[in-house]
Amino acid sequence: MSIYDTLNEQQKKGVFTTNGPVLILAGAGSGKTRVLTHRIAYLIEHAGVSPWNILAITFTNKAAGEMRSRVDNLVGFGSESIWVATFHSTCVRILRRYIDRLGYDTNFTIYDTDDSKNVMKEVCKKLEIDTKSLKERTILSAISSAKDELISPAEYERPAYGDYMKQRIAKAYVEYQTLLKKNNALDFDDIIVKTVELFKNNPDVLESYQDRFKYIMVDEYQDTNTAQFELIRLLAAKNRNLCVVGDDDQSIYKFRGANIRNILDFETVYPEASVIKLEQNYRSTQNILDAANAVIKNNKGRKDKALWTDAGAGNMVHFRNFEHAREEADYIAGDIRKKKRELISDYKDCAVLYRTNAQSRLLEESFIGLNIPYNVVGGVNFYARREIKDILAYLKTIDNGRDDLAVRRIINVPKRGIGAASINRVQEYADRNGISFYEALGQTDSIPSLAGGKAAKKLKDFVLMIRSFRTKLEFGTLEELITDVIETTSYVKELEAADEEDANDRIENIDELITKVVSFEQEKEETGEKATLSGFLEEVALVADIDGVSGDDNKVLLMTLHSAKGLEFSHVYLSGLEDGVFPSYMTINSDDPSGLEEERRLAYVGITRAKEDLTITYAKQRMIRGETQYNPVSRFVREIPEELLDNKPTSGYSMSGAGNWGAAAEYLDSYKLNKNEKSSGMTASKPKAVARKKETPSGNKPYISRSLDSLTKGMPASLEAPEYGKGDRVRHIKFGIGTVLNIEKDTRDYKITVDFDEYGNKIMYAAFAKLKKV
DNA sequence: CGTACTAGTCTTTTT
DNA sequence: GACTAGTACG
Repeated sequence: MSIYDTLNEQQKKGVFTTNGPVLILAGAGSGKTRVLTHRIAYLIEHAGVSPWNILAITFTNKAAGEMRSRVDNLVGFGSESIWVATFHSTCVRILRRYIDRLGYDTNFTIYDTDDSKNVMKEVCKKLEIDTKSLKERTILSAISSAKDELISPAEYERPAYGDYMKQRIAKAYVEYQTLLKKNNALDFDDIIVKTVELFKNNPDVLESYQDRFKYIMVDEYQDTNTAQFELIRLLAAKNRNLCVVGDDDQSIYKFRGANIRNILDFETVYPEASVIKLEQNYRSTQNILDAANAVIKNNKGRKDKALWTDAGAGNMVHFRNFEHAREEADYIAGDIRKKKRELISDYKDCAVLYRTNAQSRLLEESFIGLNIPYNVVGGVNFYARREIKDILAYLKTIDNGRDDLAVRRIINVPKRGIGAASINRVQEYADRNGISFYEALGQTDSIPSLAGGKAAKKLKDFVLMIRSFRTKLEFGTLEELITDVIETTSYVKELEAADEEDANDRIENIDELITKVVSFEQEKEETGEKATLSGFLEEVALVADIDGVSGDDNKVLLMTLHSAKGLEFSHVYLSGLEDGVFPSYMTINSDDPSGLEEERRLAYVGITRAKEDLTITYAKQRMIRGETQYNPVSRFVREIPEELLDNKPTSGYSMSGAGNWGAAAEYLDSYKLNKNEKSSGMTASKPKAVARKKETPSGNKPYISRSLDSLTKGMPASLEAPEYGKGDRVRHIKFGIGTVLNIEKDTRDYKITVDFDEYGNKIMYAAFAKLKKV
């Protein structure tokens, strides 16, 4: 009995068709990862292919990691030489070797969206673009779309002739790229674009990779954009052993440039391609599949597919109506608790999906209320937090002094008395001499307006500090470096002293960052690689929200429908099924029906996540961005045959029950195209909002979209009286021994003033100072 | 130079 | 409702 015996006929065909282009159309839950991993095993063990010659590309690190471990289990020997990676990390690895051919340094930095926005701000200032009428984000997304389509600044400029707006964007595009290059930085899109550029301009480099990657596999092919398509096309051009796996019905990243034509036209580009359809679903019950099929069949221009299953009909799809989104959240939390109590399911078998991240808030409140453990995937990215970005900016500065953005971010963080005036003088000097900001910092003596002054001394100190960090980096570990940065800059100390409400959270985040550095080093040590600073920064830049999720914790998962793609759960809750929320307001009002089709595919993805039990919920009334909206039941629910549902949706658009004019008026308002016309009467006034914020004790504040494991950690600050009193000698983990000068009861905690023997007076909160009486 | 407050914006989805 | 950038002030 071989490992291939458990595959069905179609899956076998996918595994055994090893040569030439192969398109595998894999419906939801049809075992595509199994096919991919078995195919890799087959290539190595039966087709005589060296693991070294295999490339498998995915979209997320999580998917890559899963594929890697599943292949490890199948293949006895040599699986570590298979290149399994995401598009972005693959390209970064190639660029780290060859990007000097494009005039960048190989230790380039990767900019996230935040960084890009800061660059664009500079661009706009320089080009005197009025950011009121043309927003940075608008320009950036235009540039991003251009890059997705491999349109260079020069190419963008040509057809822009005559269109003033486009001309401005074209100018900004040129300037933006110049600035990025000056900073030796790439944005997300550049990572792909520059690799394609590298291959096109350097046939020798391309050929070396073509010879290496004789067999290429691409997962989630329906989500590739034109740049990614081109990258793959180039790599596969010589050997043409390209196997792509995807499902056009699950293409949900058009907004990110995904081109559904890549999968629909595969056979046109590769006429000799074998096409294999996987239609047997191993995940869901028939009722769930029927619901999914009923929804998706309303889309036009899709490849014909008919999913079927051996599993029985199963439960009916549950549908629940609610007056208010709060009731919806309470119901979901309560239902999960009930299932847990009745041993129908455990927490980790349940997932709650929603269209927008903001919807997680109410759900979190309900989960906290019922003491149900949960994780929120996504929301505010861990690496986007201020304190994390600050520390990373130090590391970036140490790694790549040409990254002006990073240097300027931290030059006065924590405060060291370097103000805007000094910074501007340095910048002017740098611009005039065509050098980087950091380089200019080392030449303060040549800057007349600064030389000899107080500021010059501070700037010099900064440069000296960075230099000493660099020495540290040469001789020590990354862990030593990061702790040294935090110590030397007194970053954590300043946070503690700043007496901010969320200082505790921030310090925890920094600790978590240190943990990540440590585990990065351990990981590298295990694989025998060198743990470089660039390597760490790169890994950090390329993580996706979903990457950190593991099924190990027994917690309910809350996430957007987008994040849920590729996952499966026994019990799935699809919340907020309202026209205006899902499908979103934007797509309903658009003339272009393709947006609505994409939303429908998203609904299809959501429904097919469920293995045995699917609950769909609707709330008539919901607060969105501070405004109450009244929405009808989602059209997607109405596309599901009523006999599959255990409750009938309230009929269409009727407003039964909402018998008041204000509500009706607002309902209409929410359908107006121009948001600015909305009545102001219903909107909460600003002062009120501020006042409320102050009343709310921080301890009761729901923990919103925080990094995954910090969610469960001690939320309210302890209000127990400290074990020490005035005059006692105490020990602090960082500041050592000191004398307590004062203890003051604050609204939420005890404020302790300590005179440390070595560090002097510090004011800190008892809850996180963790002082010990000595 | 640093702060405290205000006004405006926002998100639909993310590598 | 939450966040942020910008500004007026000390």
